[in-house]
Amino acid sequence: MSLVNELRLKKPVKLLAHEALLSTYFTASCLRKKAGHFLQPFGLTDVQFNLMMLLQHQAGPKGGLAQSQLSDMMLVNRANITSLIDRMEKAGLVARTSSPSDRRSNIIILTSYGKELLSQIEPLYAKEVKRIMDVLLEDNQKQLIKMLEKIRSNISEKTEAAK
Amino acid sequence: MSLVNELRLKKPVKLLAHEALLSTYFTASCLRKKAGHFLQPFGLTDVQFNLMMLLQHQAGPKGGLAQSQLSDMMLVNRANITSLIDRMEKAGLVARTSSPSDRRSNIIILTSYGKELLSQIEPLYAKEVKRIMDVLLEDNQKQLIKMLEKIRSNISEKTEAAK
DNA sequence: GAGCAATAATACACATCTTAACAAAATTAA
DNA sequence: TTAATTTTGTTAAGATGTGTATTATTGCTC
Repeated sequence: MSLVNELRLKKPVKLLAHEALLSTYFTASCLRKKAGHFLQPFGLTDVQFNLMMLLQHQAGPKGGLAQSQLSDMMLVNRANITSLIDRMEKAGLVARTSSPSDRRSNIIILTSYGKELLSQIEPLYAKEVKRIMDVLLEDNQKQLIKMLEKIRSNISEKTEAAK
Repeated sequence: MSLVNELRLKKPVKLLAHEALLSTYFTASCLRKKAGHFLQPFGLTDVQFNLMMLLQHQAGPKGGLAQSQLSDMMLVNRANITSLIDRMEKAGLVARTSSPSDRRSNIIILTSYGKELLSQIEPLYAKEVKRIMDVLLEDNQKQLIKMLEKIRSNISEKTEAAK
């Protein structure tokens, strides 16, 4: 079903470039909603899950990532990370630890509960991601990634950090 | 620049399907930020602009769309439209009018100020959308649209209305 | 070393989004 | 027609996002 039908539009989108933009936008929206519903039974939001995935897979050998690193990796404002970590700390998923090298910096780590929960969810999540995206052949997935990369390269404000 | 570099990840994403998903997600995020910055000088957010575009191009001959139609077309919850219209009404961009056929329903119309503002912005916006998306050839844009459509078709919770 | 610019986190105000619960009106079913 | 169901919009609570201002610390420059 086409975008126009899915959104119940009465008239087609006039500009092809605009339709491509809207498609990207609404597909991301659908994927986020799907992720949200998938994660709801585990008491997590998609943003919280993504943050935990970063801590699990992107942290250094000593473990943990600074809030500023997390904001870079999630393309969100630093102010946002503060309240996100507040909520996740309250939920016992992560903990703030102090950095030995920089007293301004908080190093965020997964708690043992956070690790345990993530290890339960991750295989199921990976399976579902594969199910959804494997409607495209591997080559098509690579092509999609390349096309989206081209689009991003053509936008000036790519990252929060680029300010 | 690849996603991994843009997000300053230290390690590659393991699963291709996951990278494709993250690419879609973050590209949409970049596009929204770009739209936000583009619209800021006009005092509009991207969501408000999209709503105005719907009123301009999707409304029937008598003009206007019900809040429920707007929520379908924007893939957002109805509760969201209420506060969105509240703010836009306060800003003088749109107005609530009553439906002759259904006393529950509000028909939203653009004010003359809203129309005037939109007519100023729209050509500039279209030009910028074209500039960004035309990094892809027309055929590639069509292909992108098709691939994203396939992905959406593979997700169950596509729309708010599908509940 | 002193002063100044950059960085890390936080606080605040506000826009957007979700779910859930509700009231009013319309529609369907019995 | 009455009763049950659905639809439309609102409200409230909470999560996520933005920009701006502030504080504490760090790093750079003279």
